[in-house]
Amino acid sequence: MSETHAPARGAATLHDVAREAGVSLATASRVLNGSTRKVAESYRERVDAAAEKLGYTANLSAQATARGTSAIVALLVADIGDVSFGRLASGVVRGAEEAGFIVTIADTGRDPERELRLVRTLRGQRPRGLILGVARKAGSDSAALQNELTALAAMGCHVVVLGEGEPGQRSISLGNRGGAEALGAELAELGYRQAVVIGGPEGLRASDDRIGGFTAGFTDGGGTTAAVRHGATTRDAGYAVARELLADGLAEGTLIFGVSDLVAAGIASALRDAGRQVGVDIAVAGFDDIPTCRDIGPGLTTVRAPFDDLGYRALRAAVESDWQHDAEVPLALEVVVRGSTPRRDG
Amino acid sequence: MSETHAPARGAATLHDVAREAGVSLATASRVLNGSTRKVAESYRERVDAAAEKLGYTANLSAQATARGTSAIVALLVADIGDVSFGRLASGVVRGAEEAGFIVTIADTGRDPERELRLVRTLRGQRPRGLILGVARKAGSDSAALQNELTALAAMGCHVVVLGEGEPGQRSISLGNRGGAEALGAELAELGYRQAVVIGGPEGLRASDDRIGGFTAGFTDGGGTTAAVRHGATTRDAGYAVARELLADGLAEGTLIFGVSDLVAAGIASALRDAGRQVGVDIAVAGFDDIPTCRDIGPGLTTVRAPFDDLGYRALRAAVESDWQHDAEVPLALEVVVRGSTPRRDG
DNA sequence: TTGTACGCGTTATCAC
DNA sequence: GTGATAACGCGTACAA
Repeated sequence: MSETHAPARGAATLHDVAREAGVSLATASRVLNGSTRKVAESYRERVDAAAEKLGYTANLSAQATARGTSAIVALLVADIGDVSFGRLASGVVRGAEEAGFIVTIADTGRDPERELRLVRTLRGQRPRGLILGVARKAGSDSAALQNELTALAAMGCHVVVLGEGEPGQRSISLGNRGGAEALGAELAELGYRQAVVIGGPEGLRASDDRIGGFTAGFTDGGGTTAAVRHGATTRDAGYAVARELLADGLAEGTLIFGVSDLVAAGIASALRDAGRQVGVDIAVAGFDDIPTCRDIGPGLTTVRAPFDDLGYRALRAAVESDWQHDAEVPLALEVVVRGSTPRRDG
Repeated sequence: MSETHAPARGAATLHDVAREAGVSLATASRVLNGSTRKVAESYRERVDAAAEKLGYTANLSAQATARGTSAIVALLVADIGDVSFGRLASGVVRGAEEAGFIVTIADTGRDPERELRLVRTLRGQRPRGLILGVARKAGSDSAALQNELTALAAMGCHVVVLGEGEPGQRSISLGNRGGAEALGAELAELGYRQAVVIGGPEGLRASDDRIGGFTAGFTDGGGTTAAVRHGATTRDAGYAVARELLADGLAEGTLIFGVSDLVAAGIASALRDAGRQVGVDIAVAGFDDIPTCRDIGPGLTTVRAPFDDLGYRALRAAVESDWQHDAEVPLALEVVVRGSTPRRDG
């Protein structure tokens, strides 16, 4: 038997494997990790056996320092507890596994200050890519953040921002505007003529795009958007604003569009609590197609937003060495009509 | 002025900073990264200035190799797209930021084979902790996985499993059983006497615990659990099984408990589609308290499960050097009664 | 094809 | 207090 050289503590190192197999460090490295160089079959077997026996797994940190580049993609999101971001992360992680990358995740809690701090921290990982899934407000990108991002880019990190990016930046967008436009058009076609929109805070890109798209589609179809209210993008905000709307008086047959399903869910509850019937009395539509859409009221009409696909693509964009925006085909958003917006006669 | 030694490409290194500040590597290291050693104020200032000027950020990989230990916690979940796991991740990430750790995430897709592969991969990171948020089936832990875990533990990685762990393992559980028991008791108190349970696949710990807890609490309160049906833990499964139940005939005043809110949401829709009225005709209760609970039917009675707290605690358990199970106080699960289970007279 | 030796960026142990 | 210098675990010219 071979001598006792079991790694007293800690994991087996490449050195251990080489010794156990009776080969040089270099040879062991070549067989265990991808190298173009060839190594004799007999050696290969011995090394593999030794690695297996010792339970060797390459130390990724050491590999990263040696190679000068890591197999890490950092994901920064506004709120990982949010369903949509969860699905986004799901797509990112799926892509990462395929591509052999590791995903690190951080959460800004929608706080720009924290975002900046986190991006700084992330730089330490020397990630190959950074996916910025943060709710962006128009023109709110601080210079400091931009500096960080260009610094990141300078060290070879592919920064991909979700939504519209600056020119020259890798970016990929969900298609909020187009999806909402299709929704507006469809609802106009269904016979709705009066709509009210409950959106997120003014300036929030995703919200603004959805509002703009919906209004365009609905107007083109012959409808009129009577009002746009701004609030938080939450269920409670939807509920609260809807109650205000009801207090102000809301004509029967009016359609309320909430910029997200969560908002729409709040709206539906507000209507119900006020004794109005969703769908027959007042119509409601949302955006996202969260899992419980079918179970809200008579079923919530919405737009299916493929956040997982978005995440998957973002990862590809973060990982590929060359990437061109133009090659991207738009994601497929699908209008899903349910009971909350039945066809209107008339 | 100092010479031109701008790092041609890539990030500034500690070496660069030291040279720019005109001090030694060691000194630069001491001021920039935590060291107990003191360094003169004048030097400290110069180093800080140089670091700032060069935009220095420590290379974490290099730090990890040098220190022999990383500041990484790996999170392995069954499905990050699931709301509950999203909230879990949220808590983990929050704790990690506090503790100065980085979180890497991977997704098993509920596939044991993939789980094993991923744990192997994760070993490469030499993480300080590993959080296993995977849906566990009783007795399904393969020997191979156990081996991996002990290997991990041997290299100093704190493995913390969510749910009931093996003795000697760090584990922390949500309290499914207790929560469900409280729910059962509360519903019995509200006057319900007949219940049917729609659970997940047989053997799934979380599901079994909830079923067992509910039955115990309900029975103790004077109720009877007429039947337990097993299926997937999904909305569609809830819907399908509920339809079967209806086809078989369901007495008015019966209560249906779905082991998760998603299942319960499906149940509620099945009832509605069959012309039954949730709450007045048949009662429904769930578990988790997902965001749209209030907007499903007349509001879904459920148990608020603090997944984010669970995640936060899991991170603490993964990070702390010594940790004892006994010190953990149970998480606070709260029964939330809503319209889907009004008080029954009689 | 195989092995030697140096470098990656950082920490830590020593002398000074 | 400060600065050389040897690790850390691994990749990879380069030489053999």
